[in-house]
Amino acid sequence: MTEISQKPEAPRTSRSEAKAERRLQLIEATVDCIAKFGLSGTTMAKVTEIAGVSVGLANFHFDSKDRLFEAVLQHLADEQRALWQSRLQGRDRSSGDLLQAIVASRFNPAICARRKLAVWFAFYGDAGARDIYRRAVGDVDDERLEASAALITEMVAEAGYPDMDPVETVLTIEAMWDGLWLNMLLYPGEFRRAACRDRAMRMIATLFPKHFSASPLAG
Amino acid sequence: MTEISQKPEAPRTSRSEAKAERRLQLIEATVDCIAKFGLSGTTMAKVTEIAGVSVGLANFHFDSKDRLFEAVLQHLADEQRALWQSRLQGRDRSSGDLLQAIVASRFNPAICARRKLAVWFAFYGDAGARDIYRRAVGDVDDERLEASAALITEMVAEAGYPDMDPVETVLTIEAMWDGLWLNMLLYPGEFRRAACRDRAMRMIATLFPKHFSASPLAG
DNA sequence: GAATTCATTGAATGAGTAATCGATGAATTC
DNA sequence: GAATTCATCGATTACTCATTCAATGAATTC
Repeated sequence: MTEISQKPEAPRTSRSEAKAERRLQLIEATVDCIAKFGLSGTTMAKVTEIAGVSVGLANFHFDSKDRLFEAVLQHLADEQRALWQSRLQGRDRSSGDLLQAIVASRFNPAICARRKLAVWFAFYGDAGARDIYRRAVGDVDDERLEASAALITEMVAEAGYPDMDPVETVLTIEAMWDGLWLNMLLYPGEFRRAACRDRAMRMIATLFPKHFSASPLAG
Repeated sequence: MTEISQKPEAPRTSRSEAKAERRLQLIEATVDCIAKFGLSGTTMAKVTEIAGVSVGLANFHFDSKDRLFEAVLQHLADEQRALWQSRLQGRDRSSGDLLQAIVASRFNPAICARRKLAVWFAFYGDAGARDIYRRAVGDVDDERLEASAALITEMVAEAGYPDMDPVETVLTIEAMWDGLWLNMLLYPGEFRRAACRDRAMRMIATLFPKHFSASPLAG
């Protein structure tokens, strides 16, 4: 008993684990910094101050500011994908349920926390940073879009909505989601998460009356 | 003939006219700079280089970088308001026509030119610049929102869409418009202006079948 | 337990940055 | 046409930023 797992495993908090933690800590600090000061106001000095470490350490772990930003986006994108993929498990559920699950994960509290919305739109909005965004995230967007499109194609086939183009519909719905996110970022007081989620669902219910019974855009 | 309009009017390009032109020139240069380099990459040096004037001149006309930014937003907001207000003239037209006119002006080529979209989202996305945005634009957004809401209230009264809340509907539609704008900015190749405008109109036609005959979200 | 690798520090470096201001000449006024 | 106001320039100033690097001590290896 005492001999087992002595050498092969490293100590509980091995160097590599500690390293991963530090990276995460710096990533979180960067998220907070961007949310508070904007992309242009985010400096290595401020990020490291928030994280409570020295400036040198950030460069040690990420080589450069750009790479730190890349890691931030990667982290947020991974988190997002992980959530909606986990919520799409359970193949016994109906297509309507699954679409509802996608909406729910898009408006999940962890995903669209204000500080994270701020990061997304910071990168959307900055011409210089847009490249970083596309490089780091790029196809995660497409992935979710395709999943939704497949689902809607299924729904159209099931209930036969006349003349509805699934891809067109997905693009319109996704645009609405983005717009609601922007509202939450700009006017957090007036646009609350749950209300926006419901708004999104009501629109979908209007588009797919045979799958959802909710009244169309009622208050 | 020769004596008229000698003194009372200043020479054709008076100092004040020239001044206004210079200001406009600097504003346009700033728009281009933000579109090309992002807010964080926009420096007074780059702006004035684009405009072809000295650094000192920009500060002479605008006092500071923040005030220059404020003027840029003010300029874009004025332009936007001027357009949709002019398109809402002609009180003989139906409510449906008027709503369509609002959509058309939102997706007017001059209004949602890429370089201008870039500016809007640059300010949306930057926590520091968001204050400048709210101060400069703020109620232009509300104004348009109220106009749309009034229109939709009218349409609901006319045709009696059961359980439709006008304000809810307006918020959802406006969100969709913002989202389509974001798409045009991020993926200009795939999301063209006219296609997004049509997408927006088709969604509206689906919501108001009694006012518009277009088939719901067809391709 | 000595040698080596690794994580961390913070001062130093050098490349920008916004904003200032005295100088210059053109337009305007009287 | 002299005096004055105005628009313009660009060198200068004082500051901020990302990144580097030698030094330090802890963890790991042998």
